[in-house]
Amino acid sequence: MPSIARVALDTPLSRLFDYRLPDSSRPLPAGTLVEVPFGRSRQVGVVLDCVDDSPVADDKLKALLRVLDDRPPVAPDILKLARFCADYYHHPLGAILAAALPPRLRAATPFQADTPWLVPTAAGLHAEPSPRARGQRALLDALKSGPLAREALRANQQMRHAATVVAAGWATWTRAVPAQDAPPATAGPRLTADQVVALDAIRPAFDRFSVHLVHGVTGSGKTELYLHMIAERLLAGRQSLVLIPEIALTPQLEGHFRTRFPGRRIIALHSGLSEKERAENWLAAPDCDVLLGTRLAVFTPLPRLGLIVVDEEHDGSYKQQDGLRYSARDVAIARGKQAGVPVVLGSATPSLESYSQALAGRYQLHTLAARAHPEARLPDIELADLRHLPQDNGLTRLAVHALADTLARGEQSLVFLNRRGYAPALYCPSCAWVAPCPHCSARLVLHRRAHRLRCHHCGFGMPIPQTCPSCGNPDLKPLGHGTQKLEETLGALLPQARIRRIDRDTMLPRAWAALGEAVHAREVDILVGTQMLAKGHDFPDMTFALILDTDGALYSPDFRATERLFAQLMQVAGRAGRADKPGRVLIQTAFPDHPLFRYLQRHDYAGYARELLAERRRLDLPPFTRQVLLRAEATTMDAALAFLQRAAANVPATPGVAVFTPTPAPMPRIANLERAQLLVQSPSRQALQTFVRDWRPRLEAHKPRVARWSLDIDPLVF
DNA sequence: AGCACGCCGACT
DNA sequence: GTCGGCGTGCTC
Repeated sequence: MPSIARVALDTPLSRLFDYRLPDSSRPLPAGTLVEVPFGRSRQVGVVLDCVDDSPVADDKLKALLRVLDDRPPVAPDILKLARFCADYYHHPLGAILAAALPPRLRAATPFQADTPWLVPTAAGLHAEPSPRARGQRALLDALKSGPLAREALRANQQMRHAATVVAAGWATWTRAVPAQDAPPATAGPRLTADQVVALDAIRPAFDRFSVHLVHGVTGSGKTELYLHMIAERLLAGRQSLVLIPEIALTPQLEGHFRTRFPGRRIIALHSGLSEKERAENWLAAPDCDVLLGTRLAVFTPLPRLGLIVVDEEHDGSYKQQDGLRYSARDVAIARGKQAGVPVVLGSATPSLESYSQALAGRYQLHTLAARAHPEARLPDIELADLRHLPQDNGLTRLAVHALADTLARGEQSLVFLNRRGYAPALYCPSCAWVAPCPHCSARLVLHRRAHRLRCHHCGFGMPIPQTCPSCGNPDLKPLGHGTQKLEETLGALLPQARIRRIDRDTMLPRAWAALGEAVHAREVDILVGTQMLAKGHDFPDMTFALILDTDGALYSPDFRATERLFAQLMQVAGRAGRADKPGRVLIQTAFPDHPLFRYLQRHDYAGYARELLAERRRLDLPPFTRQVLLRAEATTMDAALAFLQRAAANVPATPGVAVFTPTPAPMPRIANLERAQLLVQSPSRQALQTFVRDWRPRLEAHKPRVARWSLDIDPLVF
């Protein structure tokens, strides 16, 4: 009889810990949550296995404290997915499970889910309780015609019978009433020809793994296509997992799903929920019909999973940037493979990595070219040549006139400027000093309302200096334009306009809904903002979009910056215009001849994506680069760099893998540590995988004289 | 990652 | 004499 449990714990150590089972205990099924002593504290961990003996010395073994049987074991599909992630991202399994589980379920305190409904189990429908147990019989008969509410049972004094029936396995308490013969999905609009073609192409793949990239221009009805697929999967009794980038988009989409699938169980999961709601929704997920959520929802147990949709697949929010660095889009694909179900990626501006996979034939490409409302024409895109037009505070007269015209017509405008703050720099006209960030190479950004200088790179902040620290000049000037200053300028030029600014400084996560309502209620004339404007919100009366200051990204050495800019411009342009009236887009640029604009004016995202990929091929570069970043922190920069140099020297020569020179890395000055980093790149997933596998144990054996070191594996990598 | 143990500088 | 800085090592 196995007496040892192997437990995954949330530590940075990539190994399991063994604990003695209580003498009376039977082996615990994999996935069971247990509380164990760890060091001098306690932790909740996940049992992966029960074995007869342990390599750990007997006197070091501790006994596990408690089996948390108030919550179900982690489901096999999630354990399997977590194992994949541990391997793929080179991250400890325990840490992944910790990230995957709702925090409330990892707390040792007893968890009581709200389970107001009693429903019969399959066994309960045919159960024959003893004829003398009249109360139980009556209860079971009642259950056969529908679920019963806890409140009603309590009022009828049937709780005792309920407990007996549950103990016998004939009924269970649940959070949501299961749909009993849910009515069919309500009819949506007629599918367009493109949608029918895509649906017919994806349908034959419903019962096996495949990846589909749906490239559909804004308004082409990607959501409608998802809804049809989900409806078909529902008829086959299968669940759908729908991932979206942002919490702000959940409520509106959830409402959409509920009206479309009346009586079906639709569950939302995102970090905006309370801990209790998150835990309850996670526990209820195995019985749901559709799970709708942000990136963390990719780890929800769904035993009847039949379809995965990743909407706006290009969106950066799918990547977790700290701790376990994963891309929910990539994990979703892995999950689809494990479950043997199709994964549908949708976007008006697919990421280059997905697009190149589609061109290579690994993903199936489906294009929705026509808008669902054919009368909704795509907007005209004009360029304002900054080389020949005078400007006032960064605005050409063309731009100001267009804004004024739109305002006079009572329509709304959108102004896109990808720079937060008041001005991107503070400078001294007499000695040319520019406020630098003391901790990294970036410049400090002037935030006038907060009366501070801030580093957008590392988060450093300081009060605005009164005089130039270099020459004492009291007349420091803002340099360039940020969204704050733009808001001020527009306010002065168009005093009657109601202007709202949205960027990371003004938008708390919950403010989105209110803003959407204000825009819909026409309480806003001009919306000024950063790339947040490029995310999937509908602004139905927005007929003019002004785009400022794109030039930094046009010739950026980072080709991904250009790619991102193009996607943002497409997204912004796609939002301009009404069903009855084409929109207008004006872009101010000093480089009107840049090829990006030709493709943009033709609304040809695919053409530009092909062009970028072809350019990479010409330069003998892979379509995208995978990378591993090794970071080391030490009290002196020399120590951190020395560690990385040793690491680089220890690297086994792997063909196709480039190891760069270690460089100092910016970081906020916490705990008096300096950080250095080493970049390792390769186009080949296989090569990097092998490389990290060989490399890691060598680093671990190294006993480095650094405070911390970590491997950051870009989610693109594996 | 936490958290303790342990060894050298400025303090009631 | 000790309080406390962070270097080192450990967690079944």
